[in-house]
Amino acid sequence: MPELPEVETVRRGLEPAMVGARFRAVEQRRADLRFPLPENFAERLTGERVERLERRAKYLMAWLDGDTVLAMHLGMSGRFTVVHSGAPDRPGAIANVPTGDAAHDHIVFHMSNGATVLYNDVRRFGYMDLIESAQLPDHKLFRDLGVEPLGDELSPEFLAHACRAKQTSLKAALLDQRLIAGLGNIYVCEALYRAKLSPRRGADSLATKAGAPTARTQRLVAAVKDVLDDAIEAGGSSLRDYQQADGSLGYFQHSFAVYGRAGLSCARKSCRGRVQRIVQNGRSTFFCASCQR
DNA sequence: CGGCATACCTGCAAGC
DNA sequence: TGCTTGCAGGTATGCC
Repeated sequence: MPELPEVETVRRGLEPAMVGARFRAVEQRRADLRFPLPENFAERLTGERVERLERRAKYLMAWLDGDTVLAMHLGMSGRFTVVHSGAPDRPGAIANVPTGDAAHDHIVFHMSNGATVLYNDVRRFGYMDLIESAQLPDHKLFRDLGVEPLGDELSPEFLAHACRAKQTSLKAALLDQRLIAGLGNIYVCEALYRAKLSPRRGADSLATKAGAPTARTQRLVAAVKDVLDDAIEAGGSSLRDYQQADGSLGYFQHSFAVYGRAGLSCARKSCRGRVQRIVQNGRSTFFCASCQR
């Protein structure tokens, strides 16, 4: 499930277990996830202290003392679970319950503060690497990433300019990590719905008018930010409950306006349309053709 | 180069 | 019930 809001929710959940602590031991139960893990992965992590845990696009970035970054991507099915809290005496501390799916617990971090962090990934589309911070700008996976959607860089001016000559749909343009980094299939559908824009519209229809971004473009940028903000807020409020329950950090079932709702009536009271599912670039798109133009 | 299909891997639900 | 098929929110890769 992880798109930007879920990754941000996981980041916040992992922070108390990892930041400030050292890797006391690291269990690496297989040689690869999506890619081979780096040579001596466990050995290189052991003894390192986590300075801070950041998010870039859909990546979690643990900055280590030695100027190295542990980059983690959850792929499609990656999950973190904190089994032992780093702060067991705190009210509402994380319960000590395993995931129940040990077969896919591929990586285990044993932290110096007593926290144990499991990385579970059924499909193994996830990814971890150790990158020297100086190499980060040139790293294959990071050098082409576009702007953070929640930052000031994503403005109507930016989006209009980035899309001005695009020969593809608005849907595909918003999913392109080289333009905006962190949106995935769900939130692109949801943002287009909020902005009342058809996913089939050409991306170049966001072009500026007389040098200024159109109202349509402003609406879309606002919708992108709003939908992500709302999902993060919902994730944050669910996180506390989730941690108390079983330590899972992740995602809970958000309620979506269009995603996964093919055949149901449009959520807009003023609209009598139905949500439909189409396929664009091999991915499902959900939208209401009557209010999304 | 841009745009697109394909592949990676496993589990699950739907359909026959 | 059991088997097959299609589908899944990720991105790297290669082809045109």
